[in-house]
Amino acid sequence: MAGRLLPNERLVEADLTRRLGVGRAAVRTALARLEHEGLVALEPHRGARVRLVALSEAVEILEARAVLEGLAVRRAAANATETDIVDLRAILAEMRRLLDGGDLLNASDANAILHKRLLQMGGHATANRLISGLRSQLVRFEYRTILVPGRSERSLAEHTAIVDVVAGGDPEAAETAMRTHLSHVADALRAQGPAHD
Amino acid sequence: MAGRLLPNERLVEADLTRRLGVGRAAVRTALARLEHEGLVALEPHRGARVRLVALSEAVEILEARAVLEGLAVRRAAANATETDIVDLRAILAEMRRLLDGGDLLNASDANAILHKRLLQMGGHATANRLISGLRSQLVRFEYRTILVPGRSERSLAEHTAIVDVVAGGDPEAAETAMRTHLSHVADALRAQGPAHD
DNA sequence: GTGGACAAAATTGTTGACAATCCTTCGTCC
DNA sequence: GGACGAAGGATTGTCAACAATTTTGTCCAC
Repeated sequence: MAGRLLPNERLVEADLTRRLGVGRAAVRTALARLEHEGLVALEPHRGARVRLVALSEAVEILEARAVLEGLAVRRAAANATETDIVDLRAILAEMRRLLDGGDLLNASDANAILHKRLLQMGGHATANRLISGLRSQLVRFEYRTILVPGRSERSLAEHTAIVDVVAGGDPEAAETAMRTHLSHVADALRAQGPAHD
Repeated sequence: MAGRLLPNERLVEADLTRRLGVGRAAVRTALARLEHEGLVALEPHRGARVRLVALSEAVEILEARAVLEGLAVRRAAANATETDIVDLRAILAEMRRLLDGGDLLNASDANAILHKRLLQMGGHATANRLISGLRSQLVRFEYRTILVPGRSERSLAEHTAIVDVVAGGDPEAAETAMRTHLSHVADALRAQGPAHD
């Protein structure tokens, strides 16, 4: 996740044991878990390798996230209470402030917080579980789109639109807003990615 | 999956080792995997228990499946070749035949085959992976809806509608058809479930 | 110089034993 | 009679050693 390991780098259990100071069994279960999360490729009798998620795969994952978050935000729109709306607007204001200050990194984090809050409001346990599983595969691309010129402003506009329809209690419109938002993120990734990847 | 284990039954590693004739490490990794698939609850230092997916959870899972299969079938509609369409129609004809013969169980299996074929056509690796993960949690409910009066006929009609729009190459309509179909399955589950659960 | 057979090294898969933790039972005290 | 606490048993978590497998390196024939 920190990007300290190279793509396709071999992960030898004995090495990890030494580097991390834990037993081989622990390393083994961790690798199995990472395999499930799609961050490690695990071949029988041939060991573990760092798995690089390709850009095309990242786009696929974003598509899946789009429909799942659409489902979650649909319920969020139906469940939204007054205090929820206040929270969401506060996050938007914070994003506005960070953007004006040119702090793109923290703005991106606020972004993530907004999404998390919406998922929490939706209370769709299954969707939330699947989404958090997908997110781990996208870490490598997390801060990739913020450098696309004008993307931050459009992103804020899209998030504002989402919050507006959620506040309005319109599930249908909420799902649509979320899906268009994430499809734009995918577009930004596609547009900026190939040069770097 | 065979329903041989009771809900909340404890799964002691030593017992499983004896019953299955494999080492404890194997049992352990299997339990970790089943935990990820949502079939087993795994608490630290307290062991594993059979996890019963409640009806309400099954409905949630169906909702998630609905949006994901919607995504997949959207691409299936875009990719569909002539031979694909022929295959799909053949499966529909088989379902018609089985239904006329009163063979509800095999009709339900044909149902699953149709869905699988559509997913394969879509070629959305991420969506397919997530869906197959969800399916394992629904095995307990798989043959639950076929006994609802009139459900089989309506199900066939819905599947026919899906194949029609996929054949027509209309992604938007394909997604809609799939989502309405699976929401009807959820309705049937809700309607028939509470008495049995 | 290339390809195949064989041996050696490295690495994973598995087994068994030990330590840590939790639950149950029993005894004691209030 | 009930609450508290300690000992015992059962179970999970971890570690080290052994077996199985793959990969690498070497030798030899062509």
